[in-house]
Amino acid sequence: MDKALFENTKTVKKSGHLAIQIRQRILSGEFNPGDPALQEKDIMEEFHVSKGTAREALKILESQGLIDIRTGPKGGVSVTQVSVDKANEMMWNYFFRSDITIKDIYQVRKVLEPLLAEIVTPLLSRDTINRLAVNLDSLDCVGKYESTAERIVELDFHKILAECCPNPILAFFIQFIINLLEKIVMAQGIEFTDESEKLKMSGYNFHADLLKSFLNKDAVEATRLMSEHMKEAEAYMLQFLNDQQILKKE
Amino acid sequence: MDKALFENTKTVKKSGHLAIQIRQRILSGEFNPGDPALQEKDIMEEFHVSKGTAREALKILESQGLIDIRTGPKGGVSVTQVSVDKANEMMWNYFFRSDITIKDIYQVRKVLEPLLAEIVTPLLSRDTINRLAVNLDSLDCVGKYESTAERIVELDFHKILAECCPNPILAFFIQFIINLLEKIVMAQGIEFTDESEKLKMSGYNFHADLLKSFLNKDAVEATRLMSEHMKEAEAYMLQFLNDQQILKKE
DNA sequence: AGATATTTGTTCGTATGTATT
DNA sequence: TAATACATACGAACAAATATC
Repeated sequence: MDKALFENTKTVKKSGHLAIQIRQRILSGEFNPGDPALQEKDIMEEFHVSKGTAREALKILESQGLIDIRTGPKGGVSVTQVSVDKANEMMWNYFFRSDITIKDIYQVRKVLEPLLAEIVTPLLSRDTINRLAVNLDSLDCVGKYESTAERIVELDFHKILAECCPNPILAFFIQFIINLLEKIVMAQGIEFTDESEKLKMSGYNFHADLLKSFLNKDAVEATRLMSEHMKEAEAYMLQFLNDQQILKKE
Repeated sequence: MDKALFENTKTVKKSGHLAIQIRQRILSGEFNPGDPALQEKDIMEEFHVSKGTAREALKILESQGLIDIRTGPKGGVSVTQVSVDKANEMMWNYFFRSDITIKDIYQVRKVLEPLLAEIVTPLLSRDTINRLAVNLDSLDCVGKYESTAERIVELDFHKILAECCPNPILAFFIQFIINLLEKIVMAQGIEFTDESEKLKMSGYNFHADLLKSFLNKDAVEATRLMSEHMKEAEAYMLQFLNDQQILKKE
């Protein structure tokens, strides 16, 4: 018989079971962010478990971003909204062994970013457009030999758009992909070359044109521009990273 | 001053810090699935922490699907690959408070499923095509008054395709969306009506045509069919669920 | 600003449960 | 079956953090 590597009969132990029970109650809407904090003691009494067991369960939920634990008076366990960062962290647990290539990323990004542009164009507030304009300026200002920083600023432009997306799924998917690209850029760095200069100008010009189409509320044009932008971005990234460049480590 | 709701200065406690350290080492590739198991005792000694602290950290990593803990001789801590189910569970922690509508889901699904069809058409093995054919048969056989079961079987067709996708990101995104749809179908149920009969036939016919285009390795046709399929599927789902139908509870 | 009360954080000893040999 | 090796759970004591007065 093989090692039980793929067995599914895992008997959930007490602390794990407790974590599952509490998670269910959180998911069912019984507790909400802002509610008065529960306490370790309450959990121990309600579920008839020892302090250690209760703590293990709570630490599990805390690590998943579902609750917040504070010491001191008025402290205890309070339910929180899971943050995008935490969700991305959990996703990376799943993906970090995968051989993700630039092509994989852009295969998806090329369809999602244009869709995002189309959706948000009529929705962008004056304030958001200002933020995009500020971002465009700082992209221009970043020191010429700071290619990595330039890429991060450029990705921020797309993050701002994602934050305005009323479709939670699309918003998260795009944020996740941007997060991946940030990991790549931070890990590998982008050396300064003639090509990276072209990359910068291409990105800058597209962002400038996108901004105009946002101002004009021209969703069709924004979609088209974003589509072109993604194609060029992929081409430039492939030059630097030789495709087959694979994501490893954090 | 507001409540420190958005503070980021959260001091990570010992057990949490230990979990982060061990996670880093797992992500860096130091440990791999199949390696001999570590033991609680090893962790305690290496990091100079007590049993309780070590256990909290290990329970955290176990709950995230990164490790497996077994009792008994040869037991201990072994590193595992995070499962799709676990990743979906973590995603649901993030999304369960969001107001996700059918339109949100299909806005994304309408661009991703056709892309998937295009990618996998040249890659489908004889074996996979057989599995799809079997699925098509069982869709036909499911009892006429089992509309919910029908939807689950139909979604399985798309799951099989996703499993063949060499792009890990696209594969996961689609599996996640299918998982959401399963939650909806299971939670709300789909009553049997004349409309649900149409839904069934529409789905069946599209799956049958898709199968043909897969056999012919006709990626263009498969893409087109999938695109049409998604439009109809959305329309039918909207009839049942009145749009604005929102996902709540597990 | 400092003392205090409250609540979580960490440790240890012990006993029990469980899987392998 | 018994012995062994490992995790699991409990309880009590003490340490650290923090809100409030």
